[in-house]
Amino acid sequence: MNTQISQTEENYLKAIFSLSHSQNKAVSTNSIAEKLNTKASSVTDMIKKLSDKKWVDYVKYQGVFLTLEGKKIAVRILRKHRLWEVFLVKHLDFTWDEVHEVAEQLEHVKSEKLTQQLDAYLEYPTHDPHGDPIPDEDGNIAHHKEIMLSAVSCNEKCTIMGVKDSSVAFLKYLDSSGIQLGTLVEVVKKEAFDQSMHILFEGKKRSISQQISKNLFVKKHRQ
Amino acid sequence: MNTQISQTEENYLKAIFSLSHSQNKAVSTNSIAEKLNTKASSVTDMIKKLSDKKWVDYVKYQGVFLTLEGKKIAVRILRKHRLWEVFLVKHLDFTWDEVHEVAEQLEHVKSEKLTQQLDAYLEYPTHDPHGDPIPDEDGNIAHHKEIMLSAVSCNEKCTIMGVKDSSVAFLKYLDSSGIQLGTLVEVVKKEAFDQSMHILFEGKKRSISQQISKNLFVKKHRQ
DNA sequence: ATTAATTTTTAGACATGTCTAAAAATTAGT
DNA sequence: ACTAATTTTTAGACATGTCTAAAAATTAAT
Repeated sequence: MNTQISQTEENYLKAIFSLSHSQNKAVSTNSIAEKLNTKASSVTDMIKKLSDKKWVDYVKYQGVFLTLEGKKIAVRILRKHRLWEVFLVKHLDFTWDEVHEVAEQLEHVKSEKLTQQLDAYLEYPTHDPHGDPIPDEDGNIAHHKEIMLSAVSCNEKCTIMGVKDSSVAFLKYLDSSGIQLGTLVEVVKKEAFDQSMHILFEGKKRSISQQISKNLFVKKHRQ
Repeated sequence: MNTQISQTEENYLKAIFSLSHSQNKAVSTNSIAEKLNTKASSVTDMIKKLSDKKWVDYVKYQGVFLTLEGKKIAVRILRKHRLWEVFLVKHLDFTWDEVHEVAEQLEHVKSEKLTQQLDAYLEYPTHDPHGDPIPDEDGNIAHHKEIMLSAVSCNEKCTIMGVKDSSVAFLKYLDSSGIQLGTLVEVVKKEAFDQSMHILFEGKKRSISQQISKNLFVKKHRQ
């Protein structure tokens, strides 16, 4: 058996991690297929390989769980991905909607020293450009303590801490609206009809749909 | 036909480029196989694919030449490789014998913007940590005008400009000897018997074998 | 100019990762 | 509890890149 992990295997572990991270249920074949833009049959094949390598626990028709070792690998990749994103924005003038695609490639570069030195060079950042936490060297992840903007009540103030949806489209929308991480937002009014929200930030007033407010992590200010 | 170039294809083009760059003859199947640590039969197979894609001119039993397009691709990879090497040494504290392996991976990351921004970030370096020239954006390469240390006469002075052999072993030998790029060297004596050389640098005297002197590019000082 | 040695190619196989189509198992609906 | 719908797996195929062993072509040697 080949002892070296392939990029494909890494991508599967990463996908399974991200799908299992939210809930604590077995990850379904179909959901992995959807995430990776592939077919369920391909996923079944790969899952068997990952299971042979002891990176996932697999019961036919029941889906998979990552093993401890599998989780370790996934987190290591996530760490690299997010560190590279920071590098691209901080030093190479990339915008937050451009970094993902390139980081998807850089995350597969194998070198312990590279990751460590990059981390040090960036001065041990804790969050990537989208506000997502960067796992530390031991794989610990600070989990989002933030809530969604949609859950903030009228007249409350909060700070934008991250995005849940980090698609290019959403990020560009935010750019065009002038909303970034760290922006201080006050909720002025909520429409009962469609849950849209009137907010105030940097002196500007704006109405945002629920689709927007449900995808923004915020930290409420104590009153 | 798949339009995207694979890492393997890139490695073949790079190998052919490096083998053809010195002389202007067709590159043999065997030499490519040796360079890439693979078998001649595999090379034949791949050459056919590269030929279909118009990246090499191939005549059975006669070896290959890169086409203009093939050369362009090879030089682009070389450029990325050397830029990453500079980055690793300059910012991530890598030594010149550590960079190659990691750069071999980084060179395959596809992003025009990444390369351009990296180049700018490094302030448009002209040479990598081994003294090899970095192709510019249009693929122009400043070719070595330097000669080998072995060709320097007695009592002449010169400056170390690059290494021909950039194996880890050789680079570590140089480190332990205190020889680096930019080191000023005076040839004190040459042994007719084995072509070994007594040199003087930084006040120290040292004897080096022809295997060493033949692998060091130098620039002679005008007398 | 033949034979011998070397190089290169072909043929057939295999490993990885993917797919489609069909079968099997699970889940949902009444 | 039994269909029906959905999900998952299997079977067989294909593309990429590799290999070994044998055949074909080239080069070297006398």
